Amino acid sequence: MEGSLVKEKRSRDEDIGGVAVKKDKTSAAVVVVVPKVGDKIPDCDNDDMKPSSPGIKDLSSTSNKVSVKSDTGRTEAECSLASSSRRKKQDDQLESAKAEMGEVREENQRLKMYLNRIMKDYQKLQLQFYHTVGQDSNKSPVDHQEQQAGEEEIELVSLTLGRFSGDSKRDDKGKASSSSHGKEEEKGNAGLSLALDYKFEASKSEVDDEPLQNPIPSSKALKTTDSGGDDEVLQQNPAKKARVCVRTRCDTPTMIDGCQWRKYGQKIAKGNPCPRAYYRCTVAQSCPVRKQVQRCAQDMSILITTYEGTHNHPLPMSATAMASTTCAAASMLLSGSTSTSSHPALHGLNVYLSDNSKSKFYLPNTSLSAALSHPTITLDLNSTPSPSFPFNRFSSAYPTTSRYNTSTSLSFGSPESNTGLLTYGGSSQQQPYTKSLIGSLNINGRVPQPTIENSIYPYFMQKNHQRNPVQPLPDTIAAATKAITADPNFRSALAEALTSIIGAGNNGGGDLAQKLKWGEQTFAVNGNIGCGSSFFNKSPSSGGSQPGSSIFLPPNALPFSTPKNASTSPGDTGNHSY
DNA sequence: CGCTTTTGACCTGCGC
DNA sequence: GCGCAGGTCAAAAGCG
Repeated sequence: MEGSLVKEKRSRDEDIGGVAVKKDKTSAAVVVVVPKVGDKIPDCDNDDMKPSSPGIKDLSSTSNKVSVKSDTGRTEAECSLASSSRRKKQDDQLESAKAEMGEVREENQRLKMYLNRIMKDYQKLQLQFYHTVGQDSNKSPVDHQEQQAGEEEIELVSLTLGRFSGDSKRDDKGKASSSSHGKEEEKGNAGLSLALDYKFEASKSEVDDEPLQNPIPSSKALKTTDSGGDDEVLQQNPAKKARVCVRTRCDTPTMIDGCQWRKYGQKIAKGNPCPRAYYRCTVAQSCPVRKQVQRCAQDMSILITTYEGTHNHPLPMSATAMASTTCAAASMLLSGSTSTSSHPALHGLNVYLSDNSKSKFYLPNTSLSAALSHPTITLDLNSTPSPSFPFNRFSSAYPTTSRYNTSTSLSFGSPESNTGLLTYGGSSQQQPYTKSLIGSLNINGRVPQPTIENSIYPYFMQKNHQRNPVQPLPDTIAAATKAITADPNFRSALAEALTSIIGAGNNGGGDLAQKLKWGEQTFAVNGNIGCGSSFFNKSPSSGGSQPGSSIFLPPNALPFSTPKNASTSPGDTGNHSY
């Protein structure tokens, strides 16, 4: 969390010296500042009046340009007068730029203070949550153990997405019979989600924890909450209604998002020969998150995954990147914000908003338009948008009509093809994640160009779907080494991963990971709140409580692990999360 | 044996 | 009210 704001700060600092236009996208405050430059220079030429705020370096070039223009066809006296006036203008511009820098610094300070406040509040909430869960879980030794682990987490890392408080091994009968226990669990889950959502939208924490008071949102449950007005329902139940649609080019049956899913239904949707599969998150029994997976009718290589709901349990590290991004996207959608800066997990991503008609146009013949009954935000992870997806233009017109029919698109792909393409062991599965998805340094709001470093992290995140467990290729190793050495963020993630595997239940491993993380201040370059949290979402002692293998980092999430097929079996935790 | 997947049936919302 | 489509349920089958 800290990293995102710090990253924002850094990008703004760099904006001062160069691309000032980007500040308009990242900071509304800067946009307000810009007109002041013009106010201080009322006599300046039109070029000077442009609302862009030139940096100090740019002043010389600007002034030179002005000087050349003004000297043509004038007397020497006029030229001298003009030149003196130009100098004054330069001075004014210099001063205004300095003033602007000062304001940006002030804003950065404000952001820092805000961040600190959020951190304090978050820790306070977390402590309260653990306190509550600690009281509830005294009955269960397992829960008590986990609570202790949670307390250790507080001391060690101070940040977590929450803690899995439920007994995953509890069968349905036990769940049904022990309703009181289930209530307690929900209570804990509410706290969990409150903490998670708080990071994204502090002002909406009260709102976002509301849906988690309820168990799995069956259609009946949804109906009971739909009685109110649209906005009311949205505010009271955003996690249930908001949907995040992820388009990605993927050869596997489902997108790799690091979470556990169980298929509970399949349907042939109208207008699309490809069946739509319905999945439910199985990391926690009470997790309300569901997803729909369907191939695009127009391009079978495009996988359309629609997430709905909010996880009420800690996520595998490999899942938090997608989860935080989609959660932030949903949060942005529900909050009606058009600025990615308000959602650090999306900071630096190109945000494309569309009105309702476009959203319908975007999803023709995919039958996913039914999702329009929910506010839907589309994350386009494809590098090459399909012709039917005309959202690679920025539109500031956030749909202000019925939020239920809103559709927002985030394009994570760069204009170049094969962004994040990952080839490994003869498999050409395209990895849709750009590095920005996991919170890379993304200066000036630009999505970084696809590089080895950009694509190597998803490489570790993805579930291997090769049929044969192959050894890493030499160049792959070299790429991985390069990525490890070049990117402290990834280094931290790797340390975390190794810790989860090797040091399960070993505090020493956690310390190692923590040293790697905190020592390098990886948050400083991490723009993704959720992802940043994911790095700290370790619970070595509680990992064993998760169903399946190593929930916090599945062995097959690493290239040197034994791969499984691409099904959504619980053993491979490499599936969707939200 | 336990878990997941499959698949037909059922429920519900929505448009006409 | 009816039909359609989306979404979910649950029993049966499959798998390790």
